[in-house]
Order: sequence, then C-alpha cells, then structure tokens
Amino acid sequence: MHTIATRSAPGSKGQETAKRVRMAALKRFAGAGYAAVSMREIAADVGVRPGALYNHFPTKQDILKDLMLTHMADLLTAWDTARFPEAMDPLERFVRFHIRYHLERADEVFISYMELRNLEPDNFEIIEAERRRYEAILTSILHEGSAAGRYSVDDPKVATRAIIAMLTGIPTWYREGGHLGEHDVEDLYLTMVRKAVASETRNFQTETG
Amino acid sequence: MHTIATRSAPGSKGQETAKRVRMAALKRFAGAGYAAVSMREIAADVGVRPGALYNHFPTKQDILKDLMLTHMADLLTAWDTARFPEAMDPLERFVRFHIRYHLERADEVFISYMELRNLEPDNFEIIEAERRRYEAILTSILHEGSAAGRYSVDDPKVATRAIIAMLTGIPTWYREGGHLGEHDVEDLYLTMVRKAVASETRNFQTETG
DNA sequence: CTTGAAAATGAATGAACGTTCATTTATAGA
DNA sequence: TCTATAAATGAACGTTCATTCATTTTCAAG
Repeated sequence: MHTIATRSAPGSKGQETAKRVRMAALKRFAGAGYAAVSMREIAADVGVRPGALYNHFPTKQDILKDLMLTHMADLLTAWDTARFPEAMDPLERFVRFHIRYHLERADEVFISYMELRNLEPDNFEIIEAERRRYEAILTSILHEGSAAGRYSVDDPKVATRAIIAMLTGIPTWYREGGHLGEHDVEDLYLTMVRKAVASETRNFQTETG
Repeated sequence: MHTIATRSAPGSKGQETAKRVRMAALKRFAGAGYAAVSMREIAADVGVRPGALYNHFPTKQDILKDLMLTHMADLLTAWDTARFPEAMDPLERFVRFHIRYHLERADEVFISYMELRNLEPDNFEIIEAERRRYEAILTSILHEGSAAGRYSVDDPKVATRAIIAMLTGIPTWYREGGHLGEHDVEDLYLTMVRKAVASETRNFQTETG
C-alpha cells in the first residue's frame, strides 16, 4: 500500500509562494499601476529575494497576464454558478451580481481595465473576447426583454455599454461604512437601470417649452 | 511711438516648444500611461534633446500636472461658455455637452482619470476639487428638477455619478465612421438618461411572477 | 538517512531612467 | 551691429530597472 498521489514535488512548498506573489502583485498593480511597480517591491512584500520570483513566473508581464486571465475566467464562472431567488428577473440578477462582484473583487476589476494597454496583443485579445462574452449576457437579457415588450431599448449593445459603465463606476466612489450600505446602492442602481430600459415612455421627451 | 508690449523675450520662440511638449506628452501619456513614458520619448517626438525639456517644465511630474489642471479648467470654462438652443432643458444641455466634450478631448479626459494616482497629493486635491465642481452642476440639475416634480431621483449624488460614469464610458468604444454617428449616440444616451430620472415610475418594478 | 528536485539566495548584467550642467546657438530689442 | 538672455546641445550623473545564473538551502519521497 503506497501513497497514491501527493502532488507536491520534493523541495516544494506547494503553490504557496506563487499565490503570495499573485496577491502582492494584485495589490501593488491596483495601487500604483503595472508600470510603476518593480519586481523588487513585489519580492519584498512576499518576503523573498527578487530572483526567487522567477521560479514562479517567467516575467513581470506574465504576472499581469495571470491576474487578468484568472479574473475574467472567475467573473464568468461566478455568473454561471450564481444562485438567485426564483422570482428574481434576469435584469435584476445581472445588476445585483455585477455590483456585488465588482465591490468584492475591486482590485482585480480595477487592473483588468486599467492595465489592458500593458498587455501583449495576444493576451489582450483573449481578455477582450472574455469581456465581450460577459457583455453579451446583458445584451441578450435586454434583447429578449425588448422583444417580449417588457423593455424598450433602442440599441441593446449601446444600452449594455451604458449600463455596465454605470455599474462599474461604483467601486470608484463607494466606501464601506459610508451612509449607504451595499444593498442601498444595489437598490438605487437597479431602479435607475430598470427605468432606463422601461417600456413606459410617456412624458420622457417633454421639453419645458 | 514705440511698441507697447511684445511679451516675447530675447532668444525666445514664444511658447512654441512648450506647446509641442504638451501635445507630445498628452499623446504618449494617453497611449501608454504616464509611468511607461520616458522624457527621452517625449523629447524625440518634439524633435529636441531630453535636456531641452527642462527649459520648459521643471520635472516630468509637472508636465502631467499642467495637462490635468489645464484640462479641468478648460472643461469648466467650456461649460460656462457653451451655447444651447433656448428651448433645450438643462439635463439635455448637460448630456449633450458632456458627450461632445468627452469625444472631442478624448485624450485629455482619459489621462485625467487614469493618471490621478500619479499626481502628488496637492495636485490631486486640486483636480478632485474641480471634478466635484463639475459633478455639482449635474447634481444641481437633478436636485432642482426633482424638487419641481419633473424628475424622480432618489439620491441626486448617486444619480450624478451613475450618469457621468455612463456618459464618460462612451469614448472607450465610440469610433468615428462606425454605424452610429455622434448625434445618434447623443440621442440614445439622452433617452436613457431621461428615462432613468423620469418621474413616471409605473410598471418599472414589475416582476415576471 | 539519503537522494533529488524545487525553491531561494546573492551577486551580477546591461540597459534605461530622470535629471543636471557647462557650453554653444539662436534671436529680439537697443 | 551689439548685447543679453532664452533655448538647445551633448555629455554625464547616480539610481533603478527586469532579468540571469551559479550556488546553497529546503524538504518530501524512498
């Protein structure tokens, strides 16, 4: 009888250091920007000499790539596995999910759109494709709701970008412990989003002539 | 009779080089980010040796500061001096102005919120104060419209951030020559904004029970 | 305990960075 | 034309950067 499959190799501390590198880089990149962060700073945060980082990531660029690819994959997985009350309509599901996820993972979200330009073209394309997949979820909700007459949306793709920009802006100003709780924010934004796509349009075009 | 006030000093080409430095830095900062741009690159764009930049700006940081302070001042001045048709209501004025200005000056706008963290604290505070002044314009429009019963806005400050985030996102995807003209985009967003703050709220909360 | 591979070290590499400065060049006013 | 000064040069400063590598340390498996 022998041990079946302990994956850890000799001399290994598992993936512990690699995880610490990811965490340190995430904080630093989010705080100061990829270009302004040095490998020496990341190494110091991890408690290791700079050269040791290269046992886990071939280059600084690869740390950024890892963080961004992981984030986009996590985002889509989180949506696919999210659970909501039965009665909750798709638009409310999306709005609440997006706000919660973006407040929970503020650093990942932040670097994923701030550091896009620091990605090599191939990695940039991968990220962009994932982003389009995520936006397509909301576009589809708006499109179907529009077809069913529940919403009135002139251009679902434009509306998608408008709504996502609106929601994604929340982490730039929301702070825990302020006078608004996370749930208050969800409700406020949900109301605005619902109205923005509502089919009831009477009176909206009124000019103060 | 003698010349009254030629401001140009001996040996001076006016402010020509300084202007070219600003333009080159603006393009570079917007494209690659402040931290990733070198003084050597800016100098090469201008057609001058790196040392010459220091005849016009004391440090690299001061170029960024100059660009951002100028941008915020220009934005507020542009709003103050903008002309609109008499019949146009304040909300439409703001939405159209914001979209036009942000598409026209995309680079300035872009660096002014991407490079905030690269500003020294004093300069950061100045920029933030200007930004609050600008946001206050929309907040006031929403507040007054709400008080007059023309709009229904639960929290004018939150609505301000939501609307501005939504509008400011446009330059990230809008491209000239696409299937939507600038005027189409204005109309689409104006409709969504108007609906989002409209007082007609019947049916918006309907759940697909 | 021995072994072997992963992980970490410590030192070094060349390149690029922002900035300085003595000197030269260009130019507007006298 | 002469003069004074702004602007530009060319070379250098010390520092920091990402990365490499021979060597040492760590540690799970046999």
